[in-house]
This record gives sequence, structure tokens and C-alpha cells, in this order.
Amino acid sequence: MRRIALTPELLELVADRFRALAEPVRLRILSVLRAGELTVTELVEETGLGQANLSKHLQLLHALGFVTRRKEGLHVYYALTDDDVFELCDIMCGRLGAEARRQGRALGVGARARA
Amino acid sequence: MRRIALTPELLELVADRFRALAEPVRLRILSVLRAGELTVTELVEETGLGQANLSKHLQLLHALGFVTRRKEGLHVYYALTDDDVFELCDIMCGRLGAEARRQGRALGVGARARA
DNA sequence: CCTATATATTACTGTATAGTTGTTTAGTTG
DNA sequence: CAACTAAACAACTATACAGTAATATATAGG
Repeated sequence: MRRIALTPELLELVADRFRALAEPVRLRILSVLRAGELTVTELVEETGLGQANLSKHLQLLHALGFVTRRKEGLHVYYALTDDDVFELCDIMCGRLGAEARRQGRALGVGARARA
Repeated sequence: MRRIALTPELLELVADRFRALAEPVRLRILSVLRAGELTVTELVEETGLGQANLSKHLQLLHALGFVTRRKEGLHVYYALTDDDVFELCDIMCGRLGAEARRQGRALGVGARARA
């Protein structure tokens, strides 16, 4: 297991990247991009976000390395840099499950899920 | 690979948890707790945060399942729920490295690190 | 050059939240 | 019970940032 020193600077960098994922609409953008690269206009259609708003989110995701850009004529194509994000989300989802289980156990309720 | 449906509700839950990690001082708290459970007072000493401020951060971390609480007399002991956080941080740190490499390559600079 | 389209940028507003101060609640000890 | 300590809570301020509207910067085609 890697042991990287947790300097304040590093904590800041890591926190910045978590913050990028702390916004549902950005997670949505990334999830939409999972299908493949898309232009801003296509992303506007897919996400229902305003163009300016989406553009700002894309700048942020790009600045932090979550997406890549490719310009072609009038269009700019955005794509996922890699699939790390979904690995991160999977861990978080696993935590959600564990949380639910803990809560259930604390309340003395079985693992039965609501239909 | 798990394929969990990304409903808006789930995105919100996941984003909330990323947001909890989007604050350097909370990462610091979690990192300090890696050594073992600590009381609030001990955490105040370790982190240098104000008591009220720290308490609020702990409430948040507890509400989202990152830490557990155990009351004993006048003291409340907080501890990590699990080590997921550090797995998440490791992935983020890996991304930082990849980012640096991408930047370096883009600038035509070698992998030589600054002393 | 003029017009149209795609994306980015700027300026603004509202909301969320980190930090602080002061107070409150709970538990302990005399 | 009174005095003390640990932790939580409430109220406030300051800052960051998501969303929006208006504008600017490409790039393409006539």
C-alpha cells in the first residue's frame, strides 16, 4: 500500500478534486460522457443544463483532469480522461450500502429492502 | 463490474459524500484518526481546529458514515468507520500523478522531479 | 465582409457553508 | 446541590460557488 505524505498542499489538491465530484450535475456530465465523447451542444441536450453553466462545469472538470478536449471546426468534443471517477463512485456506493446496513442493524431491522 | 443505476437521488447521495471529503481540514481529521480513536479534545490538539468548528465537522463526518462515535463518561471517542477514505485518496493521488505526467508531456518536459 | 453557429467569458444574484463567539447540555466530583 | 469539564448547538460573518443573462470570441459559409 502506498504511503504518500499528507502535506497541507497535497490535502488541498486532493480536496479540490473531491470537490469537483461533489456536485450532482458534474457527476451527471461525467456519467453521460461514459458513452463516448460529446460536443458541448450535445451535452446541453443530454443534461438539460444551460450552455454557460455547462461550459463552466466543463472548464472545471478539464482543469482538474477529469475530461479531455478536442476542437474540431466549430465544435469542441469533451471526453472522459479515464474511468477512475466510476471506481470512486463505486466505492461511495458501496459505502452507501454499508451505511444502510449499519442503520438497519442499529434499528434492529432486517436487510429486507422496500419494494 | 457493478452497474448501479444513476438516479438523480443516488447522484445526490454520492455527491454529498464527495463533498464531505472536499474540505482539507476534514481530510486532515480523518487522517489523524487513522492512528486510532480519539476524543474531541485530543482532536482539537492534533488538528489545531477550534472546538466548535471541529465538532461541526465531526457531526458531518458521522452523519455521512465516515466516523463512528462512542461515548464514555465526559468524553466522546471518534474513530474511522473503515479505510475506504484512504483508498479514495490513493486513487486521487494517482490521478494527480497522471495529471502531472500529462502536463509534462504536453510541455515536452521529461519526468524529472524538482528537488 | 456579413451572418450564423458553437463555445467561452463576464457580471451578477442567491445560497451554502467554514469559522467564530457565546451559550447550552450532559456528565463528573466535591 | 454547586462547581467544573467535555461536547454540542445557535447565531452570526465572510467567502465560495452554482445558476443565469448578456456579451465576447472563434469558425464556417455565403
